[in-house]
Amino acid sequence: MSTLARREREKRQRRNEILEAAEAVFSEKGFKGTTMQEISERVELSKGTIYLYFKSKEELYLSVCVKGVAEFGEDLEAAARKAGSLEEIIRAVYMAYIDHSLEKPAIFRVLRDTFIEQVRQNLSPATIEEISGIIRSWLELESGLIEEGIARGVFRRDLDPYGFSLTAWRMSTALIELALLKEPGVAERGDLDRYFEQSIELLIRGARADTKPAAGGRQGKRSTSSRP
Amino acid sequence: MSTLARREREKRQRRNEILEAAEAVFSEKGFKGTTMQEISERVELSKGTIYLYFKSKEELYLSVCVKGVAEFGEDLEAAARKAGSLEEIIRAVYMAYIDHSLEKPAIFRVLRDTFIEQVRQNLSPATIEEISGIIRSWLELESGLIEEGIARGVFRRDLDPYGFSLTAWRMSTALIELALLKEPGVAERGDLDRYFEQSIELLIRGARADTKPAAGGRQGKRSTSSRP
Amino acid sequence: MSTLARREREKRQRRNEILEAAEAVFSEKGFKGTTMQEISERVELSKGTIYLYFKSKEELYLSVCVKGVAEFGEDLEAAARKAGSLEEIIRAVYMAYIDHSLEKPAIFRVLRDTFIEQVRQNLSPATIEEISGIIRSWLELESGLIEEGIARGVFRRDLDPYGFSLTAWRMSTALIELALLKEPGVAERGDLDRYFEQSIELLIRGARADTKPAAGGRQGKRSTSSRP
Amino acid sequence: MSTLARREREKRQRRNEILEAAEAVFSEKGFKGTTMQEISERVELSKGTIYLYFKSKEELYLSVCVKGVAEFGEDLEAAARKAGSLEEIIRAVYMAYIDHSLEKPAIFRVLRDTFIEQVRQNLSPATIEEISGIIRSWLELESGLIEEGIARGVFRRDLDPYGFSLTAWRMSTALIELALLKEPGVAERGDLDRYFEQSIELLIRGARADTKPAAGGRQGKRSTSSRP
DNA sequence: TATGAATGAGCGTTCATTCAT
DNA sequence: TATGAATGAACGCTCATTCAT
Repeated sequence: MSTLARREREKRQRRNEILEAAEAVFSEKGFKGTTMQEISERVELSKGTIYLYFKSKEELYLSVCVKGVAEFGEDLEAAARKAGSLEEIIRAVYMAYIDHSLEKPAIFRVLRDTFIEQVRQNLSPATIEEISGIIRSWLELESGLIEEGIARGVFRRDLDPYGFSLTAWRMSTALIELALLKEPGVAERGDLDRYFEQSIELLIRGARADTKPAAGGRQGKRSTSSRP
Repeated sequence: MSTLARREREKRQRRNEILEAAEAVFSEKGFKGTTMQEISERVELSKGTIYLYFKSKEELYLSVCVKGVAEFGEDLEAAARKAGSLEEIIRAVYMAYIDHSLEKPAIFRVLRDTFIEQVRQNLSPATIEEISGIIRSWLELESGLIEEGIARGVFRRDLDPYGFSLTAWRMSTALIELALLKEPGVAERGDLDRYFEQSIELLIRGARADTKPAAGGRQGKRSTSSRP
Repeated sequence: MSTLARREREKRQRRNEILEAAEAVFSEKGFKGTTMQEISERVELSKGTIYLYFKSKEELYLSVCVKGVAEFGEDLEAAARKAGSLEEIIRAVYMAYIDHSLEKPAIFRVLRDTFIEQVRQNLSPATIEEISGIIRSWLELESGLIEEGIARGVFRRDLDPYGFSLTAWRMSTALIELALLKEPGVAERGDLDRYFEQSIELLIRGARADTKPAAGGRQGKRSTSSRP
Repeated sequence: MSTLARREREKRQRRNEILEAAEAVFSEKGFKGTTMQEISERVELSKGTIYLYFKSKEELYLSVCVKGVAEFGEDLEAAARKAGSLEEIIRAVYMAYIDHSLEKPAIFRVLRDTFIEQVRQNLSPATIEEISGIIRSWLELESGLIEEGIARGVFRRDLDPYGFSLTAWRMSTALIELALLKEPGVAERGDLDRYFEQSIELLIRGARADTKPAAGGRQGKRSTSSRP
């Protein structure tokens, strides 16, 4: 019995070791650029052994994502449970996303890749849907905060809550991307810290109930579905 | 004489046809995911023929970059020269970026790739610097508009103009990325159109002089330079 | 334990099988003319498998060289240790060279290639020097025999011992080359056997102390260093 | 009419220019290593044009050989017609072969390649037979001199005249090969000059009627036809 | 006659995956 | 369970040859 338990434990541990090695390599080289050989060398296991735990390169990639998303989730939920005003909570969640990403760039990169078409082509729809579902649930979590803000009259009535969350997520993602470059090229490393703060400030201020509409708005002239 | 001229013209045309096919495939599959075979099938030429015009896959990729970036720049500058209020111009530039990207996703992706560490490995430092320089000049162009807005009292005095431009650029980039996915997964295609509009609206409103600071701001606790 | 040993043995064996197949094909077709495909078909392994044992076509070729040269040397030294008169020993070494070459044409060709400018381009200077060194030591070995012959008054005093060895080596090399042609074209196969015997007979007789100088000798009019 | 003549002349000239370029490249790179591209660049004609004059790479190679053989032939025949004793004539022919080879190494190399199995495989039997035929006729020419020597009692009765010529040809070929190396490795450049002289001296002395048989001769134990 | 664009078979090499041990 | 040898399809690229102009 305890033997079985130990076996089980060891098995899970092995699995985890593989996941960590894979995370590192996928993050560095991308999906296509990563070879099972390199992962296997990093965990010091044979290629064949990896296939005992994951039935394909893709499944391994998916598992890395799922693991990463789970780690992220705890941080974000903790931030959302913090005491404070609504705006403080929103900001805290946003900052938690940035902090976690900067601390674990490998996970950030792997998750980000999942939203790049080129990488997606190597993934099955099921994989994509699984990851998308988790991200969606985060966005809905934050969406709920915005809705509460609208209900309390803090935010504009015409604000799209889900759209706000999505925008905040994408904005931070793209800024983090820049911060993770060895040679940002378009911004100083130090400036980026301020930009993180300023960017969420912009969004929150812009969502406030007391702002006036921007001039010269377009009315849906363009459509994303017009793409070939 | 005219024969030579026509030959020259046809040669250039062929080269262009190859570039267009390559642009399409690189955009869909990325550098690693693209095969010379697929490009050749798309132009309906043999693989060998492509090598008459470009001496390697890498050179072909770089040529796609160079061609696209120039086109892009023209669109943005045209938008910046439009008549209208400052806010209208800022919005116009922003929308030009989005429109061009949705129409020429290949070029968009090439530009975006320049800011993804993994993909940089396929690019020469010279190319990276060239593209970074162009992006930087775009950001400075828009920065100038913001500064003018601050001077006129339209925007907050504590707003960082370059940071604003950078944020707007990164935000739109990440949203476009989402819009270019075959299966966005986290948003409906139609909703994204509204999000584009809402996102720039948020930034512009947030930049206004008459907004109050958001509550609970952090003071530089975090630092991007703490990364390994 | 014995499992490991057997594995190791089998691995070495595989490696050897590949080397033998490669030796055969390189010998027949030369470096450029040989394809990994053909080698793989000969060992009845896939192309990929070969790359598990040798990391490139070049490394495979060099491994063939190193293996063969050692075997060759043993034969020659054995011949030099045989009992008999000086002339008999010289003849034995000469014949050992021919016999070994005809039996292992691949190795012969590898050695010969080392002295063909065009083929040298595929070899590293280190490899060339290594093989040259081995040949040189063979020539010095035989040179010693000649010197002894001169000392004993069997051979002419004005004979250059190293030159004699070199001449014998080159002469046999070029005759073997002819014998290895599928279609000699300039000689019958059976005749070549006699020519081998006659050629060494000519050299030995020509070296004897009791011959008179040939008439009409030239005095260094020509110079090999006049080449561009 | 004179127009036709000029055309004919120009055509022949073009053909010759191509042959010269091909000779140079074949000599440097060997048959397989030579590309039609490189030849065409050397003559400053298009690849297509070469195919107007020669219907394949092989035919071009053959033509280079035939041209080379013809050039050689004149020198050799001139040497054979010289006044002097039989031995002097034999030596003169031998030296003419060496001198010509050192002066025109390109031709020497191309001809030599034709007697290397690896190169032969790329040639049709007809090509090989054509070249072999010419070489054979040279050997028969010299053979005649030897027979005359035997008849006059200068050379041994048991000497095989054709074998002697063949041996002399192969011996000189292999020594020239060494002299043409950038880094002979096994002999000093200056020494080779003496070796040329000594080598033919050895053969001629060895052929003399007044020498005694070498001790320890083998009796056809080995056979070149035992090869696979 | 001369061109050079175009071809396509074939090259050396890589790598996700399988399977006997 | 763990291995690592083996596979074979696919990759980027080359080059002798053809053919419309």
